[in-house]
Amino acid sequence: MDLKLFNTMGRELQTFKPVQPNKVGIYACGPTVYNNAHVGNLRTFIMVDILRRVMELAGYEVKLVMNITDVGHLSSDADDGEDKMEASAREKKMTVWDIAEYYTKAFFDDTSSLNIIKPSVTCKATDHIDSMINLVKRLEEKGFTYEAGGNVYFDISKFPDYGKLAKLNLDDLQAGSRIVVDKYKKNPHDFVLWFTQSKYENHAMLWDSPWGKGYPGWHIECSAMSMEYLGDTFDIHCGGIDLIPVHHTNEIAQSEAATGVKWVNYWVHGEFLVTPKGKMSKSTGDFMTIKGLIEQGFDPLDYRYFCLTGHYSSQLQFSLDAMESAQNARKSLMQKIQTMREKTGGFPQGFNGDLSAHYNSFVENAMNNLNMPRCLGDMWNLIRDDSISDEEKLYTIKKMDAVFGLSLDKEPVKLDLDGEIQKLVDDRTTARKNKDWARADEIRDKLLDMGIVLEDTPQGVRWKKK
RNA sequence: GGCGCCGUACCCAAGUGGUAAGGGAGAGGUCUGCAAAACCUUUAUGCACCGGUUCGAAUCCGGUCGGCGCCUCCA
Repeated sequence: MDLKLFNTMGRELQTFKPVQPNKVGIYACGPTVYNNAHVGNLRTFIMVDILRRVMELAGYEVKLVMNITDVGHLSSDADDGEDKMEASAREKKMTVWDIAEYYTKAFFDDTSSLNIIKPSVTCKATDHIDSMINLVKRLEEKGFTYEAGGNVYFDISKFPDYGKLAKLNLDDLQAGSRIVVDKYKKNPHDFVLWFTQSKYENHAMLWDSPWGKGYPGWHIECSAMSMEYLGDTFDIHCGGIDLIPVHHTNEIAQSEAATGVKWVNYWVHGEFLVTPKGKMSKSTGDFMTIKGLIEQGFDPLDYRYFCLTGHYSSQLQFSLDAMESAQNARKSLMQKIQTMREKTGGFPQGFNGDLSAHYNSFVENAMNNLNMPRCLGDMWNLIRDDSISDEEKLYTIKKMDAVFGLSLDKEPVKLDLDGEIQKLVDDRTTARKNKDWARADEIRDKLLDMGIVLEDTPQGVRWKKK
């Protein structure tokens, strides 16, 4: 079956054709590690994770490369503002290097709590400065650059297709409508490849280069590292939708100018997580983190489930109500699975015969531009279908979960009831046998206060944490 | 000013020409000593509004209203 993806380049649904048979190379723009990621950032990484899992479902061997932006990026324009990482470091009295490491770890803690599979290659920008310098040199040799005011700029007038991805119409853009244009630029859309001039003093991250001591421009790391690990032309580049007009546009220009060949075949962009006030962002203070969700009583996987209920290419409305709805749905899902595995003795190792139409529909929907909301619907329809045995359901669910990544086969946490609680449960069972309902209900209420919920099933009493 | 997206039930959300997936919440019921859980049933003659194209439109076209994003680093 063909896998179809919406390619931002061309803005249409296209059948995926790999550069190399049965293999797929994916580059994902990773985090800038100067702060905790918020759940909006994380939505994009869940999307990338779904993409790689669907690729695996389709039988491809996946090589996923993700960068860690640990070189400080400016908080505003080139001639203004300070390094985000330095600002953060000063606040926390740590060196920039410490803080990068700290937030890199925090990022991977978040992603692993969301069941996001680690990329095949994770590359730090600061480990690849030489590659970036070499790339800038190549651009310089080919005449795509100029030096001004101490910095090396990319000259977009030398690259005819500039802005194609974003469908930019350079004449109509109000350059500088919100910021002051760098006076050294020949064209407002030219961008810096290498900085030696920085407005702020004592920049902590500096490297020697042919143009002087300095640091790389914002976009060069992704071009340098993606080509280093995936080759001059690779299959898929993904990231958030906000990266289209500037970051990815500039990456394409510098990459293709350097190699002279097409750089990326498919561009996949994830839409924003939004709140009633607009997009979730750190700068407005209107954001939520994984830690925050946990404090609100959610499991990170509730958030993953929530993300799967919306299509990656559409904005998704974040709210605590929506989170609660996802939490309830996931709880109920786990409960149904638990009931089935208790009845059948667990997930079967294999299954003889063809799987139901629900599974076929699931695969079709996954292959159709990663339509997870539909896939989730397929799973619910499967669970509800009386004509299918519990064994087949469990087997199918496990296969589906390879894409969902919801740990649906996870054993529920067995509570170690301490002696006192166990005694209460036993007392209640005795009371019920003697039809002493008042006593039984009294014990049930007491346990509820202790956070233990009881369920009476034909197989006996079952308990779980509230 | 330019580019782009969106408006589907109480809430979240699929569906982009063939007669409205799924989940949550609510309601009714079965079961149960009662609860809980589970299971069943139920909730949009209509998809912002007004026109048009079509045998047929939530889906295509034009317009109106409303919301949002980008043009600055941003997932």
